[in-house]
Amino acid sequence: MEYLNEKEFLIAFGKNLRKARKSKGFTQSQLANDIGIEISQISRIERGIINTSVGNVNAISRALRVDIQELFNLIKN
Amino acid sequence: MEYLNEKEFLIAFGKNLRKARKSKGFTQSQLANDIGIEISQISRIERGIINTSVGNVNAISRALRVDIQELFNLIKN
DNA sequence: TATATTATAGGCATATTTGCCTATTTTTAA
DNA sequence: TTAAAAATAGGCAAATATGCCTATAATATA
Repeated sequence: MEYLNEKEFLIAFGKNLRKARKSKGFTQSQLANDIGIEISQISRIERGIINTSVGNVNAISRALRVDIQELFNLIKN
Repeated sequence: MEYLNEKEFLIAFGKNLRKARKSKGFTQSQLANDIGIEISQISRIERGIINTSVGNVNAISRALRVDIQELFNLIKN
């Protein structure tokens, strides 16, 4: 499998996040509140619109209690 | 162990990156060239000055061939 | 269906990152 | 110890992310 370009990566990352968030029973709003960022940002991250910070990713993985690796897994869905 | 605040996290992340980069025999310049960003940014990331993007982190882990998890490992050194 | 909840869309001002640059300091190797 | 290589420091403009906001669309539930 070819490497993904940055845009493709961000979309894959967003899909992984959405899947993880739902599997943990969080709404975007709950996740945003837990880590202290805007709900609109969660929406944009999940849709691959923005390239968020490593700090936010760390906070997200802690809040959801998912492995970082799971969010970076570049599996085609 | 307590959770790290964002500043502490960025410093730990930077240390992990530096360790990984050196263990793979890369200079900051080589790494920067490989992923297409500025060497000054690598320096700032390693020193915990900036909160770089998830896209850059992905590119770094690919260039160095290290697991994402390794960069996020919050071990005290 | 209709009502509430959840998610998307986008504008705008502010904050932060990034690239480009020069200079200086630190580390490595001869 | 000296020279070369590597890393740090910081200024500045441009690009991008973020917070705050309102409105709309989509989804779930009564």
